[in-house]
Amino acid sequence: MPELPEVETVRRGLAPVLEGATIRRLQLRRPDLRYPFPADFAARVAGRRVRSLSRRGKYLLMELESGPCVVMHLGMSGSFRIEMSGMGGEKLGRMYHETDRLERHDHVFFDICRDGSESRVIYNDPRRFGFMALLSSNEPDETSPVGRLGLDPLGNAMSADALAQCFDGMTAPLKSALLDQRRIAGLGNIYACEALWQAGLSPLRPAGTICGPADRPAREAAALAEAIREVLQRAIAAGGSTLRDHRLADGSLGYFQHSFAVYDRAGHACIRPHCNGTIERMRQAGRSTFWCPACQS
DNA sequence: ATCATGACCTGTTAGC
DNA sequence: TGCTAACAGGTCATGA
Repeated sequence: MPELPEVETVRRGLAPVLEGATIRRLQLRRPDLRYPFPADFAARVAGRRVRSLSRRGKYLLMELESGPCVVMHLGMSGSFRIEMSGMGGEKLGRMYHETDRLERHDHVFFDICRDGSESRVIYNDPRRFGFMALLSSNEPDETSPVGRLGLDPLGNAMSADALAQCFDGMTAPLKSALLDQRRIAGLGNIYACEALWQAGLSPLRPAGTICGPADRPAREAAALAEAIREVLQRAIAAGGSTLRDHRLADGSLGYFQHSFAVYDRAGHACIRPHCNGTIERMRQAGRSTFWCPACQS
């Protein structure tokens, strides 16, 4: 599911429920996801209040009052849903059983209480590529992946110069460069393809070639920086892209998939005005790249 | 160091 | 209908 816009959509859905809530109990239904859960995970989280839910790249950070920060990554197939305690079972006029609404691949339950009402935030992840970790608040931790994340593509720091600098000297193709979270934090396969199309740049171009030299100043870096920002903002506004299971907190679907220019559109006509090209699919670093060879160079 | 590849795990879909 | 292969939104360890 989740690249930056989907993770941001998840964050916006969970924040009103989690922020200010107390985590009464944390239940793990298996010992690991992609990695083992942290030692004493449940004990270190239970009883604490959530100060904030923020995002860095594709990571969610749940900061606890006088406690550690819970770092969460959704991998390929992770999702959260919120369930109010009580409802279902009471409606049916019988006792509510915990197992009633258990779904396949539910791995973590956060039982929370906020303003006197109880609810449960459930993490579900069929492929288990997601993970959760704890970050002690005192150490910034340059050794963790979160600490090594690159440019925030929506922040002010994301300028043509910054982009040119972080791609300078790279011989790897632009597409791979955009997927490197240590350079830019948040793009995945879909939005990397979309941003390159929007900027009119070939995914095959060695990344370092958009930075100069003198004859071609940072014009292309500026176009790419703008395209990245623009495509991510439009996707967030649409609630992300729903290919299989991404949902907003209220259960509705993201709809940015209807706005794809290239992703999963191989064989279709390029939609750029005055371009007669056809979208193609190729393999780069083991992943599908969709692009228009006619207008991306 | 930089880059490409395969591995991780489950589910869905296209093709025979 | 059933089987198989290929593919999927991400990241990491490996080896060239």
